[in-house]
Amino acid sequence: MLIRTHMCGHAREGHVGQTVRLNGWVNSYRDHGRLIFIDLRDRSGLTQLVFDPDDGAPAGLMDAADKLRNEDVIAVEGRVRVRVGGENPKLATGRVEVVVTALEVLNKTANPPFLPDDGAELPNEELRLRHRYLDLRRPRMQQALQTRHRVYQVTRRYFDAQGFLEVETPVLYKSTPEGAREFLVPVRNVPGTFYALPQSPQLFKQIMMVGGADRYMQICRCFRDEDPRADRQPEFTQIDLEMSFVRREQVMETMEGFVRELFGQVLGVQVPPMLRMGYREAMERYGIDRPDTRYGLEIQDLSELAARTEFAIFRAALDKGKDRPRFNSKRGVVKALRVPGGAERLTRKITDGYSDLVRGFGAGGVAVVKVLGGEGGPRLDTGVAKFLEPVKAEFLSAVGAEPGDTVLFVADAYAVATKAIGELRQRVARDMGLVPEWGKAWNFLWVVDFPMFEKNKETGKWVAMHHPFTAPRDDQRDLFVRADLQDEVAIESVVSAGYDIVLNGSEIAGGSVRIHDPAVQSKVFQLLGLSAEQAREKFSFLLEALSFGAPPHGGIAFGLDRLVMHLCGTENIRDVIAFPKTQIGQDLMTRAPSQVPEKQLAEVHIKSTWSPPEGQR
RNA sequence: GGGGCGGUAGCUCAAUUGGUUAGAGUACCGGACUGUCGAUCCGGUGGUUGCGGGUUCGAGUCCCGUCCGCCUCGCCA
Repeated sequence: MLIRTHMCGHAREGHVGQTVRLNGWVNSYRDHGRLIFIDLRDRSGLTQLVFDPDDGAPAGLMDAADKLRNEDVIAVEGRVRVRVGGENPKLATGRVEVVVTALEVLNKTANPPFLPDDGAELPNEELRLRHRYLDLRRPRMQQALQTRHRVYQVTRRYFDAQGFLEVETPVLYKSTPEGAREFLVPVRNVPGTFYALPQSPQLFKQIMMVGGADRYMQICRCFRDEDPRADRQPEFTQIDLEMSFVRREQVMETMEGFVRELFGQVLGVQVPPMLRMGYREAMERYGIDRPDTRYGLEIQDLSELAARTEFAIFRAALDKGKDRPRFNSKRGVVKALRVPGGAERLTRKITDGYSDLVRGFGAGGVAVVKVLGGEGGPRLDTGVAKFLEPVKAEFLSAVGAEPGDTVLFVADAYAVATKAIGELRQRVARDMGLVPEWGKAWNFLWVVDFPMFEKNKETGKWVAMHHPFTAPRDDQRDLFVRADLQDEVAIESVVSAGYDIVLNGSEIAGGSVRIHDPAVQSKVFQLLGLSAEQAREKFSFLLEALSFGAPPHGGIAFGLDRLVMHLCGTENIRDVIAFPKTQIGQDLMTRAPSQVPEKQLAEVHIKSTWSPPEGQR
């Protein structure tokens, strides 16, 4: 075999006159009969090969070159020269070409179902996933793989320099059925028992702190058996971190440094000091705990004003949870969104769509009013205009509305109205073209001061907003320890020592200072409805560990896949995972998951209850 | 589990109100061609319209079911 001397993408004028050997795939061929051009591709790029009988190519070589097709794998030897036919500015190697004197066909290809060409329209994703090896040859996929590789390297280097220890934790783990649904692994040696795959190595990393590791780092696979989304897969990768002898500040500083290093190294982007925003402020201004601050369009609370209108829907909403304090999830509110220039762009059809959108989040609909210009100053038009007319001046100044604006309202209990209008805000931003394109804005944000607990809507039980090992914020500890577990309002108001990093409206990391005090941990379990026995049964190892001298500790986990998505400018997580899964968790290339023989099931003491539905094979 | 969009040649798509033999580009095969770079020109092969059922004189098109892909709600401590 003609072993290569260079990579295809590296040929430059400096190589002119040299004899080189290249290996790669035929990216395209242009056959002029007595003259043949081949673009040869490897991971590094393309080089043009020329087969010319007047320039060292005997008839046998021309015949062989004549048979080359896209995606054949070849090795060539030849001489580098300045291009005779003029430069191709589209290629990095476009000033030179290789005049081939020897060709070895290493592997003919079957006719590929599609060509790995970024310029062409991509085939449907099903086909790309089935023939992933072809899709991965596309330059864009190669770039994504390289970016991901860079992330691994920068991560290890940064945290190594910061004194973190890379530790592997078990993938065969214990089932702890709170939180996400788990993947189970039946066990051969202990009949009737199962491992679970970890949703995250949370408890191991805490125990590493008790074990004196001081600072822990792992790039680890996590598993959650939940339905995927564009930015979510059932198996995904976290950069998992934990630090001892710290409070919130030290963790945040270290992690901010990492983000700065990462974006600097990979994209050359300077990350300014990150803004911090409390959870409540985020919910008030943006209606979501991961605000996209690349555009304004802030939400306003018009409850007081709305209470003075005769609009029945507002009144009904404001009657909800009247006795509850402000910001309580069940207290009725009226939220408004001023859309500059919306009067013209947001047609009736579009605003009707907004009502459908918010109904999906449990709200009744969107009330609309347009602000129009006129001789006698601004006037209100359409929708709820007549109800607002009596408080018009106050309304206009409260929301800062100007002629040409549309104001959208959502009225409901605080939790419902806030979520609905937060989602609406993002939709409106897209519709109004307010979202900057990729690379134009990098809005990093710490979101802090989350509530410790929230009520599960279905079961009515308290659940930990982050996870049950998150500590209360330092100034909240005594309040929490003394709080009456029956006092809903008090429990809902306890603030945690958690923190998330949000980038352009997407959560890229989340963490917290942990509970290192067994008394606090027990109270959390109690509140979550875990009896002392249950807690001991599930987490005895943790409670025990905490009782043997646990240092104060805290950490965070970055969603590595999402980080790479941001760094690559894609909205599809499958673009940054070499072998991703579909919406029902299949790998279309290997056809996993698959059935297994009865014998194999018997070995692990499993019997399947599944059988094909009636009428199917 | 719910909602939406999609599935027609290897691939990307088209096909009028349900109406003749389901077309085009590309890939592939054959031929021509000495400077292309999405080469060009000529010719050709290629179809279970995802699958199953139904309505109809007639179904790619309408109806029912089902599978698969994508987006999304729920879910994701």
